[in-house]
Amino acid sequence: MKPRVRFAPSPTGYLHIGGARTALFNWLYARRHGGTFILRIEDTDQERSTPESVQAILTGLQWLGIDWDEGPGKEAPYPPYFQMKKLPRYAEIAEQLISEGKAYRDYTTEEETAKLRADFAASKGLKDGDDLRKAGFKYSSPWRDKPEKLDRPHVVRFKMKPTGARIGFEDLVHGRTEKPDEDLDDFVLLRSDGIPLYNFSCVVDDHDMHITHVGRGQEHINSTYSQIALYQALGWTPPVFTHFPLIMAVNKETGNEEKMSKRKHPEADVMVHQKNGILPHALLNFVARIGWSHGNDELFTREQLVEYFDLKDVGRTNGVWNPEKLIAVNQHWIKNGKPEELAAMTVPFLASLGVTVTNDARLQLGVKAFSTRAKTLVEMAANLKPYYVHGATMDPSAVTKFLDAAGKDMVRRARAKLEAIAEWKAPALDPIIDQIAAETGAKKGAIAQPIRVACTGGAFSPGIGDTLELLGREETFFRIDAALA
RNA sequence: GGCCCCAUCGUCUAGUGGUCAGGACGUUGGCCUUUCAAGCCGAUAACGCGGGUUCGAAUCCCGCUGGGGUCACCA
Repeated sequence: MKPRVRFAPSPTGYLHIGGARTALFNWLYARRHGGTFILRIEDTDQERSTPESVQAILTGLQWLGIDWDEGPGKEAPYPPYFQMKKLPRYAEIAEQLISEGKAYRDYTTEEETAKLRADFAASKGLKDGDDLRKAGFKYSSPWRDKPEKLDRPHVVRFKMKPTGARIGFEDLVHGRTEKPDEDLDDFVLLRSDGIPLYNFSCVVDDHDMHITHVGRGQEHINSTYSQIALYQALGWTPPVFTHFPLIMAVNKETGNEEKMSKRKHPEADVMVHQKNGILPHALLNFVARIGWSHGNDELFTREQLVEYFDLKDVGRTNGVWNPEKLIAVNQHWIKNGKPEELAAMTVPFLASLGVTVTNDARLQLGVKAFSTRAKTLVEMAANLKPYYVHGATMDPSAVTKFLDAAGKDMVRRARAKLEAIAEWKAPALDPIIDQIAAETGAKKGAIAQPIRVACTGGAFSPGIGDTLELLGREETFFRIDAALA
């Protein structure tokens, strides 16, 4: 049977790095096995869900190249893919559970619940900031065994019936995972406004959508037990679960490692990496390696990722976000990328620097020349900009060091030779250094550096041939003459 | 605090009873060189602790310690 997997984000903000990796692992698994990747929007949190967030998530996935077979824009064959659009379905299942005595209506108001907590706190002599959970507070509804149907607001709770046995599941990476079913409580299925809660809608949807494998972060292990209880009550076969290790980040305030969060870690936002000039594939490659491995391999093309990925190779230990390594991976893919693709991605970065360019041969020469000199597209654009403006900005210390009398003499010699160059291409331009070296006996550095400074204003640039070709004949002479003047 | 998950270099990881414990990032020494990069060669650094099982444990079991997660009318 072909696997059917899903990514089910809640649209309460931008696409998170952890979410992106969850999506990636599921997507890879589907692609690897010829299965189906489903995108489902869990928008039942009315407080925090926004249409903008839905769009942000779609945009993020698209930027990463993670496409879905079913979901927003492709609402078949098990619609809808937005949970708020299938409220009647959840109500139907809830009703069924109530009629079977597996769930009950709880008319306790939020005020009453608050009072219960307050009374408990008082009886334990707790202070204001104390955590009731640590003191052992456990909610027990007075309505659990009262089947009356009142015309009053109520939540629907699942009726846990502990047997003293252990409840659990076979996790693909953790193996048998279980706990005593007495530890489970009567969790809420439907809020008083009829909107379902995660543990409920998730189970209903995974069942309705024929999901075969659920892969999600380890923070969901504890909710999985409750979901298993639901599957049992409903008589449904649960999917195969896989819980991925978490992506951690260092909390700069405390110095501790903790689950990467939107609030404390700006890099948790997938799109800030786009802004920072990270290639989408580099981010994918890097993120895939947190919690997953394929022997000693580090660098993967998209095709290799699909070819090699398997859930059984997912690890168990949490991984810490390592920005230096992301940069290294990014640098690798810039270095090994196709010039036309890199150029296309660089255009907007140049635009934001006020440089309007098209993806032409010249730009491609430029990104190629700087591909070993830029770690990000931001650096790439910054490196390229000076070649697209008229005249060079001179670095005083470089001028002092290389454009002295001897240096200028070298530049004059170069200028003379340049005059004779018919085809303004790097292979034709580069040899002038050797020629001048042969004529003067000077070291190449003493020749190339003055030329470099005259043409770029600074002491760093690609090889002289590439540099001059990039500049163009006219601009080269303009800058040389300006430097010699 | 209850429960759950986890434990190899600073970080990401390979390892599945017998390896000099390997790779990558980082740091670092050198080579190359037309600057800066890149590239190449080398160095650096780990099996948390204590018990078992075994001829033999990073690998299996138990305990401890440590880290993380989770305990909502959030997901």
